[in-house]
Amino acid sequence: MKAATKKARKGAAKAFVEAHGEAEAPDFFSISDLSEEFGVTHRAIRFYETKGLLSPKRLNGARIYSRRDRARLRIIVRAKSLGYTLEDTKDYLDLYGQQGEGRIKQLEITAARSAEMIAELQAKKQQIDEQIEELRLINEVCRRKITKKKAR
Amino acid sequence: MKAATKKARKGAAKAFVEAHGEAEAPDFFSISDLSEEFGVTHRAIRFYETKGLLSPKRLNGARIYSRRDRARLRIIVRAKSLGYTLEDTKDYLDLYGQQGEGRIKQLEITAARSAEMIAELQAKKQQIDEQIEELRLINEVCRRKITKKKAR
DNA sequence: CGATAGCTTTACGTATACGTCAATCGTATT
DNA sequence: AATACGATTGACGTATACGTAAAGCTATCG
Repeated sequence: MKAATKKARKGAAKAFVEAHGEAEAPDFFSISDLSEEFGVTHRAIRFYETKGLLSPKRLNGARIYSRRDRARLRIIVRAKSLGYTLEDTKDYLDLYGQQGEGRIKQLEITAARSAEMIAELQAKKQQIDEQIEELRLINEVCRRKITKKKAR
Repeated sequence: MKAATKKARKGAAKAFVEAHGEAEAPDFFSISDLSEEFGVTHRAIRFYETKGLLSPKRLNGARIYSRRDRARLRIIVRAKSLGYTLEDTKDYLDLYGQQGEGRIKQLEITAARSAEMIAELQAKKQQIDEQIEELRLINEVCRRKITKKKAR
């Protein structure tokens, strides 16, 4: 159904993408594909590019996104929903991009940074649990009062 | 030590606060108290007030924060770190403020809203876990490469 | 070959969340 | 009384993260 509705699509990126396998996990994506998949606007995706978070290939000017680009966008969207700025996320992506290279010094830095971020995220989970606890209380109080009022 | 360093403090709010028990859990707080405790600026706290998230009492113009105000600020700060806007947080605080009152209709709405928010927060925890998983991978790859290089 | 669809850049506008003066006022110490 | 400290209210400025036209290129359809 997805391929059928795409029949009428045009543009350089589209043509290129559709010529490279349509099956299950495409190798390339247009900006509209990613826009739909992650629920972000074209404008936002381009904005992330100007901020250095993405750098897709081009074809006649049109942007072609690889799987790696797509993975990066997934991370961006996720990080944003967790309250991180694009600047934060850029740092993360930098470390995510070169997780294997460099000499010992660089590897140690990356290991340390990732450990820090894990700790930070776990603290965030803690915060969420606290918030959930408060909400559970509110919920229970309401439900109790409702049953009491209904039993009247 | 805290009380000692506070010796030189002045201002209406301060005087009022210090006259009302300094022991462990004060009943009232100055803007500086809350600013220090939660790591937010005076400016931010006043801004939250203009947005209707806080509404402290006054004494000669100076703001006096109750425990309830303090609890609300705690929630604001926490929600912010989790990526919620002040608008989102205001909605939450509204529901948090009146968790007991209203007739059945209102209680049911509050119960439903709190359940929704719990689900949303759990989804957020899920996102965090995914992010943590990626970071663990990066971390392990780095550490393995480090030990390999050092064994060389 | 003209229309249409989809993509592009450029530029200015907007919403959120404060920061940064500047002026002022009350309280407290010298 | 003078000075200093802490707080207050505007008013304007700034950073982040996009939104919104406007105008143009390019490929495909009819």
